[in-house]
Amino acid sequence: MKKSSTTESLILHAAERIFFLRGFDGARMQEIADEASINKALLHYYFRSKERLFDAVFEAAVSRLLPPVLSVLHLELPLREKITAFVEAYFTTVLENPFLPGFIVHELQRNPAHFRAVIAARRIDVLETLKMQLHEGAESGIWRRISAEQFMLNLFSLCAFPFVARQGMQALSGKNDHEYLLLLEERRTLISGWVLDMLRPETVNVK
Amino acid sequence: MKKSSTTESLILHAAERIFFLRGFDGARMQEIADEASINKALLHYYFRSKERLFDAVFEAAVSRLLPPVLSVLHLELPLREKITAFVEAYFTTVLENPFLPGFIVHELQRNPAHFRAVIAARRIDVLETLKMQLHEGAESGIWRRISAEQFMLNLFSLCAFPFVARQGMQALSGKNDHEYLLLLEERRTLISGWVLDMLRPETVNVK
DNA sequence: GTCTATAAGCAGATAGAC
DNA sequence: GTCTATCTGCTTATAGAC
Repeated sequence: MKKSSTTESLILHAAERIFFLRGFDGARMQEIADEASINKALLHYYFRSKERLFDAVFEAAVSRLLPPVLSVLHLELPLREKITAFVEAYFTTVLENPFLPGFIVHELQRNPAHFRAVIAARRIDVLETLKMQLHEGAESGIWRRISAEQFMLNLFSLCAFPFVARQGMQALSGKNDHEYLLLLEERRTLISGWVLDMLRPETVNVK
Repeated sequence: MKKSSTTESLILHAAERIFFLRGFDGARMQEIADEASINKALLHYYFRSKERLFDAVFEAAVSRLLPPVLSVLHLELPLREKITAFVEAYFTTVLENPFLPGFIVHELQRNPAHFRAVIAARRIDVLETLKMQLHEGAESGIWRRISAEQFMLNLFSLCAFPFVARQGMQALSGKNDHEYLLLLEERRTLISGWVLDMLRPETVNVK
């Protein structure tokens, strides 16, 4: 019992590292077994098939990212603080699992239905609260009018893309791993300001 | 001669569709052959191996995206127009090849050296010109001080992420393909404004 | 150049001993 | 529960006819 539970999570963690790195198609059961220091047969004993093992990893991955990050969007918070909270939650989670965004993004492409199913099962509705809040802010003239969808895209893009396309951005900027991490830490403190800049009314337009 | 050239490009286009959709590991030579309405043997006759065929596709993909998009960053243009030109170039190119960004991003992860090699071969330096321009703008007080790296990340993120994570964003927003395309067209007109907002000096801070 | 047929190797999955 | 050994099918790649 105890033994089985630890082996199961041992496998899960090994599978996670491999799947995160290589995706479903690129991963080999043998490599996962090696990573867990066991043999292939045990993988099948615990998870029956590669697909089921992957599903378990994907489910765990989504569970690790979405709840902490999306839940803040529903909090009773002024927009300004909500944005900061979101960015903080995102960077905290993702800096601990740098391959998570790329992994999810790739699976999004490989099997769109998979993610949809997970979202549907969790009854996630990110936009509902945001829509109201943005609408109110626009009515009272505090914030510029913007659709919740575009706002969400902006927020997600600024946070996620630097992780998703990390290798490309490092290649273009010539930064090594350490320097790029510093860049990311800097972003963490800057993004919420930028997002608010985009929301500022255009009244005092330059020129 | 003529025959071989058309077959070669027939294969290349078929391979592109399949590789774009499934990535290197997920693609099957058989499926590419079917897509081109030929047989597997011909693929090897023309490209010798799956890997070489993929390289050809990747090279072509990078060639289609980077030059038109990055070249505008070197033009002798005021920052304001440069940003608009970049966004226009990006959306024009990518709306014609919607899977291009996801394909490149995935390959970035699968084989980082591959992209580095392509960049190095082309002697691409995006930041050089930008650095100067941003520095000047900051000195003269027109624009806020920001590193060229963060600026590039912002611009790229806002443009690329909506394509890269399209399936996820559609799932979260509940938009269908058509509605999402409209959203993208709207972004095309909005992004440069947002990027400029992020550059506005903070002097007239709200509250 | 293009095809059919086949080789060679590998990956996922199972059988069965311990 | 964990292992070794093995099966089965698929995938890339080649041989060779036309």
